[in-house]
Amino acid sequence: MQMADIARIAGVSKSTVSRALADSPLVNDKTKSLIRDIAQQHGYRINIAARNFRLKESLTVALLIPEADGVDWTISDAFFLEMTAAIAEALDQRGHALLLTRTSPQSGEWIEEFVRRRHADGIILIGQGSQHEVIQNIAKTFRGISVWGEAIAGASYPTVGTDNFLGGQRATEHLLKRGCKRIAFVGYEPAPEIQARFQGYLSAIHAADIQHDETIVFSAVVGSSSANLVLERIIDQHEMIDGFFVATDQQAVALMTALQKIGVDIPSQCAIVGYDDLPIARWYHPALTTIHQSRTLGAQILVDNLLAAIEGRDTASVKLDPELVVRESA
Amino acid sequence: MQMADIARIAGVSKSTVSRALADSPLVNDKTKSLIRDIAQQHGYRINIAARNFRLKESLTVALLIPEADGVDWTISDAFFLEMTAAIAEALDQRGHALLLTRTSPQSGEWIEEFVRRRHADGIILIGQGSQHEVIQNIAKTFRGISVWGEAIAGASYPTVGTDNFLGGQRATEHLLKRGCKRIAFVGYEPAPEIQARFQGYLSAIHAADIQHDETIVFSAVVGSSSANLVLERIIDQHEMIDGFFVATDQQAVALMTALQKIGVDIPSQCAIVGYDDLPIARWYHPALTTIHQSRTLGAQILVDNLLAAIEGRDTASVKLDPELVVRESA
DNA sequence: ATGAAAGCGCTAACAG
DNA sequence: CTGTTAGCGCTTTCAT
Repeated sequence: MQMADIARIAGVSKSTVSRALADSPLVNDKTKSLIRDIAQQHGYRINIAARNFRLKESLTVALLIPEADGVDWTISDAFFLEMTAAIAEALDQRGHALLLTRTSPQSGEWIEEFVRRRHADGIILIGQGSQHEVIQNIAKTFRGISVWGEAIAGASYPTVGTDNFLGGQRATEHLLKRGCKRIAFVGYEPAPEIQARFQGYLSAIHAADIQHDETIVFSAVVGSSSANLVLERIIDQHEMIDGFFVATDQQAVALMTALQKIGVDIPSQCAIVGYDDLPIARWYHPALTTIHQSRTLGAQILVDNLLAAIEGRDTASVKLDPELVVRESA
Repeated sequence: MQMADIARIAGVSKSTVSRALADSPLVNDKTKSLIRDIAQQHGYRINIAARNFRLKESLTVALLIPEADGVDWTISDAFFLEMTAAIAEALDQRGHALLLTRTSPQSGEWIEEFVRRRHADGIILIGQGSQHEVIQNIAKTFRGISVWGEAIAGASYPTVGTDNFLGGQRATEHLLKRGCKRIAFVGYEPAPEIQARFQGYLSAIHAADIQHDETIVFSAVVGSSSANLVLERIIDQHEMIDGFFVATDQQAVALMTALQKIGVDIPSQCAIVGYDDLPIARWYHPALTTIHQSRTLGAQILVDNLLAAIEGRDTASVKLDPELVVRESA
């Protein structure tokens, strides 16, 4: 069953059917509803592949998943997964579909694959990782890019994310206000968004006239083998620490568990603040005080930016307000 | 830049280029490498949309996400998310992409959308939910369906999943072995996979000569508003319960937190066994004893089954072994 | 307001 | 082994 069939049945031409189904004003209302009824009755569905081919568009957006290389984000990262869900929903509301694809970020060719092959109209990245240069380069010739992450000055692609500096600052200030004197930072600072959170931490520490102590800054990668080593180092030194700002909830929870296992009480002996506000933060015992990142709103903007970029409209990088959610852990 | 251009540059015909790029044995090796070099140099990428259109295939598989209706699974379900990641990976290894799409399961038209529109070559469902009949019906005319869930007798579509009955049995037996006398069940039994776990629970209870007590069977839906009510009911009655078999880790963790908040010690006062073995199960304090479902293996089989079905090869429903992972909670 | 015809970029008979 | 040719199912000028 295809357009020609419907056309024959309706006694009109393919063109008219095409127009009627696309709700073109060129078609008489009566003809239009006649055609639609027939299409309906016969269960006709337009062939999307043919349409996409003809129109050179796919109504599909690719979410690129950096391959796990021990340093960048991976798909098993809880925040990534949550964000993916929100994006799928936002795209769906706008009639687009989400293509999940793994790529090797190091190659630099990853995006071109999609652009040139026209497999997707645009691309969404979660966290630019260490790939800012590459993305920047590609953004010069391809506009269909939208990134969740840290707004980097001079970037030629739009980003959406919480204000990571401010978030780090607020988290640390909260710890300070609670009376913590020796606050450790845990997080993988090479990633731009984490680096910004770290800078926020530093700024709060300094504002409180506390000397920055490098020995209680722990660089940790979620899920990597080095993470356990870092955890051990932290356990060794935990007695000289009374507060932790951990750059992601996932790491915060892992840390809390490790501390609880050696009998440290949270928050009385050690206060903890995370970042992301994953569902687990609310469920964990004690519930985790953290910085909320609105995934729903973020996804909406991410998608709106992308669709605007594809259509050549203006886009704007936005920094969402990082909201401190006070629970039990600090 | 398209095939015709490469053909002109190489001084051959489009067909030869097409064949060379597809590695057809019909083409002379020298011509083949000449063409490939030229394509490479000019950064030529084949137009996937045109290819898919012509071939009537998309190398894309849709993962249908039942819309949240308060009863079925939703995309925010942690196991769903984990499974999605595993499937994306398995598909990628086989050169296919994953399309994430939301649908209203109640409509019954959801699958047809994809089949007829040829947006995807096949469909993967996670949990048949209450839609067995619908799926069954569609499977009669469309073979590209693969389901993660409970194997239903007489189903004409392949399913993959752990042996839920056995899993429920093992979980309950473990509780029994620990000395629990009053074991409650928590889970949404209308879903076939949960129902099977429930049956396994019943079977273990009966084998231990314990009378089944309906008042300690709690029907709960993750994330729904009724979940909190159920939790309250459980809290009210917790003193008469010394063990819980909770049908999903996510619910188990929520339950543990609720119990911990009112000062119940796990596992001394109350033992808990979950199902799924989500990452959180290992991290939580106390670490959750649970039934492991191999997502990686499951995803592989799910995808292999689907690809086999699409190509008309044989498929087989498989029940994976539900492995009891003993941790601290029981 | 409708139709005829061209063509998107590719693959696959069919013919050499 | 390689080229010629004919579409895949749709949208869109350009006519009428």
